[in-house]
Amino acid sequence: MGAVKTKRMPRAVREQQMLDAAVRTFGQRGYMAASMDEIAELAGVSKPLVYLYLNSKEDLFTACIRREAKALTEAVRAGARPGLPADRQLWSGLAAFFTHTARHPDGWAVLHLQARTHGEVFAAEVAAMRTEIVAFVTQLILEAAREAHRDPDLPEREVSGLAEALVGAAEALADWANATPGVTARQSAATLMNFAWAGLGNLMEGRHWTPPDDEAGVGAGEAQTGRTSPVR
Amino acid sequence: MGAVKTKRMPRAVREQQMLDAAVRTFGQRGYMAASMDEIAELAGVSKPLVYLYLNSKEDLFTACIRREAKALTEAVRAGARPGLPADRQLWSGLAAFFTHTARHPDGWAVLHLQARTHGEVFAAEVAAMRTEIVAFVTQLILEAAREAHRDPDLPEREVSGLAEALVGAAEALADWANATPGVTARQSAATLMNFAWAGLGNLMEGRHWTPPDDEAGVGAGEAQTGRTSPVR
Amino acid sequence: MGAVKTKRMPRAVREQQMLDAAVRTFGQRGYMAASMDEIAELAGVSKPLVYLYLNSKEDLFTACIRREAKALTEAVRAGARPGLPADRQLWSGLAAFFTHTARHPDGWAVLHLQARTHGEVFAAEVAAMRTEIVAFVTQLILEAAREAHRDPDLPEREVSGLAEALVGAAEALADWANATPGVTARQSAATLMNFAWAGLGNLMEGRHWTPPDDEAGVGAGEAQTGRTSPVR
Amino acid sequence: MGAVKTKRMPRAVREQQMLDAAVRTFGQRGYMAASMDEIAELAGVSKPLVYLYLNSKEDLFTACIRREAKALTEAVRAGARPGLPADRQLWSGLAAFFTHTARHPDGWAVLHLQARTHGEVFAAEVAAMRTEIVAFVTQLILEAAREAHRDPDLPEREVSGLAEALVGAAEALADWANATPGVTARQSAATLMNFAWAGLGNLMEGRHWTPPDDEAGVGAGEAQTGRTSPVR
DNA sequence: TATGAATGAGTTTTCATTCAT
DNA sequence: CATGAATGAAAACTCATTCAT
Repeated sequence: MGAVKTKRMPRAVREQQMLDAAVRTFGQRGYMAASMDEIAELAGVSKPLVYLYLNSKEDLFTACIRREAKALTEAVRAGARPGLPADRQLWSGLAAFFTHTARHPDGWAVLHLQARTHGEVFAAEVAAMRTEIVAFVTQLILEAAREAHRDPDLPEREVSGLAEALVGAAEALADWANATPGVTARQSAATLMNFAWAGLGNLMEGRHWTPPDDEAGVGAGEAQTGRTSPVR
Repeated sequence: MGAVKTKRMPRAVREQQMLDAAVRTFGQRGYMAASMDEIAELAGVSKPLVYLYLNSKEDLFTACIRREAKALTEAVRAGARPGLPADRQLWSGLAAFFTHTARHPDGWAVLHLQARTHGEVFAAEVAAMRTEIVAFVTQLILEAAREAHRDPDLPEREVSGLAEALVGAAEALADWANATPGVTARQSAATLMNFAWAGLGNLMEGRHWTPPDDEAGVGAGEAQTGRTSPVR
Repeated sequence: MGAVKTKRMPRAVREQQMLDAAVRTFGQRGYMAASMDEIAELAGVSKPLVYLYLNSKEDLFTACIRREAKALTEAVRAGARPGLPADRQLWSGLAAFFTHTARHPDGWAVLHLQARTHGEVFAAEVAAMRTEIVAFVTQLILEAAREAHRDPDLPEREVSGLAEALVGAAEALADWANATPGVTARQSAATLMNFAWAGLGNLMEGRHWTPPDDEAGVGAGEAQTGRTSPVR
Repeated sequence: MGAVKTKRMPRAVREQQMLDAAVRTFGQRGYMAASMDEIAELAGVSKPLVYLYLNSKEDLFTACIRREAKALTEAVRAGARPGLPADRQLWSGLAAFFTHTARHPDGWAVLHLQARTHGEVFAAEVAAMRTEIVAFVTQLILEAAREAHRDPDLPEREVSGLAEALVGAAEALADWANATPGVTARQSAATLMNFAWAGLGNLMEGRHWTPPDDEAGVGAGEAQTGRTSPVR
């Protein structure tokens, strides 16, 4: 099943077939539940060949993560054409992001769900990609501020937090959209722009939402639902 | 190792110790990589006892999810005291959320990372909790609109999307805060309020961000980074 | 479940309850599949008490075998009243046998199925009972020959073989009757008498069925259905 | 231990070796007491290979039953050449049966002892074989009646009972012969023919052994050896 | 290049059995 | 007399990984 069993293909092609099979299997079954047997069969190859080309399950998974991460970042970068005003860039970058995650659900699952849940090594791999995207978005925010002729006296960390939140919201929306039939990429992008843009605008103009000083007991009072040991 | 090896405790106590050990192990190693052996040892008990009380790895995991989900929702609800204006409720709910996730990183990992990646059954369990929280936030948004004497003609789905995005952003920020030393719960909450509140305000007043009509090629152009099979 | 949970019974009674539960469980589940937990619960006692009274699973099983074997032999002996002519004794002994096995299917299963399949020790225990019954039947055959004023020049071993065959047939019929609704003990007994009596009569009168001398290849030619090693 | 450890054999061969080891182990230890570890070691293979080829303990056991059942039926059918008069057929079939069970004691134990005591599924498997053999014997009985020009007005169920008894006797004799050194297959066969043939002859001629009408108390009087609960 | 044959090491799970009260 | 609490030991099964061809 899967790819038609043709003999003697060039290595590069075979490798892609294996990665296809692996992404699909990892995405659907999860990293640990996916067996090399299943992947090999889906790729239409024998198991030793998989090992010959990809070395080990870990390496195979890493290869999947890298390929999918690259595809996703490239899709986003390709979407957000420089030259446009910052808000337009953000919009089209988001649209490209949602389009891509919708078209490659298994790849998205690998990146967003699997890679982050199975060991530091893999998590670091996606973290790199995420960092890149967050940086990109941060860039856009600052650029937008510049375009609006506002001196961005937003503190460094705050801007990072904002970008982080924006990206996090995008990720959540991507999951939500993938699980909710009938939601288009454009709708998701619009929702997010609506949600975020005005807030950003306000911030750039120095209008912050101010937390009340006195928050007697915020975070205190912990409803102790039976936990025994202190916390960790 | 782990809990001090005290003999002959009443069942209820032992069960909590086991859950503590399990949450910690599942949170750190992941569901599949966590072995019952390790959990038992960390709990200071023999494996058969774990099975006697918690039945199976699946049941144990479910029990963890339930306990942590309950603790988290209760923390949030306890934080967001009704009676306050909606924005204050949102703020304090968020603060409680970030406080809780920071204090219980393993519990948070179980809920946010592990439960969602290891089978529909577990995913459903957290989905329920998430739905509850999203509903709560949706409530708050509508209430805020009412308080602002704005006719909330926001379409149903849009509000859902907003709440979804807000919660998603909160989740991402929680991860980020846990990974970035020195970020306090209040800071995270403030960032998110800043990010979201003005946007929400605009929306409530009917000022939408309008996507450009013509987006020739949005989502097209897929950077083909070597994928072989069509897409799936 | 099972016996009503009454406290503080004399030891003898409790022991019988345990044996009842054990026979039932062993008979239905099989020796190995029966768990001490299940037996204890069915007996309405705690597991340690079972161990206190019966020592171990092996001892418990042995106790079951002994009790059931005793009950069966006594039933048969009680059925075959001495004083009657030999054929009538055989008949009524058989009837008693079929009646008992029909009334105590679990006990019969313990003796005939379980005890013989789970280790030499248990097998020896039933073998003793079986030997006793076979001896009894042998007795009856010889007596019958005497009654018929036939000099029993039947060779020792042949008589043993006959008794063995008769008992074996009875056992098979007991199983068959237990599995076939509507077959009464008297029917089974009659079938067996019909089957055996005339043959015995012939033998006693010296009329043997003579095997053909030349049996070229009897038992040879073994259809070799794939067996690898010689035979054992 | 066991088969010589030769590496890299074709699958079919290894499978037979495994079945050999399994039959031996199951026959001697019993189904439940036999461990896959022991079987694998005896077969000179690692456990995973056993699972790879035979799937599970249940499947392995079923495969054993099937192989041994096939071998036994084929041996019997090959022994009882059609064309001979019915008594000769019966004789040579029996001889073949006793020869086979004597040569393959473990196979016989698997079929006669183990398969019938460890779950309906396995029992059904041998039941099928037994049914086949009983039918074969029934055939022979009717044929014999025809040959003797006797109108076989033997009632259906009675003939079944007879065949059942005959087969049961044969089974018991096989066990007995296996346990008693020095008993040959021909002796067993002769014993059984002597036991049965004249009786069958009588029956076919309508001479039944008639049970006494009045059997006051047959089956009653149950020697109550301590049973507590009613009976079941 | 490609694979059928094979395994070491580990997993979850179960059970007879025993303390301490 | 009776039991809730606890475990050592082993069983079935799986999987990533590697030879030998």
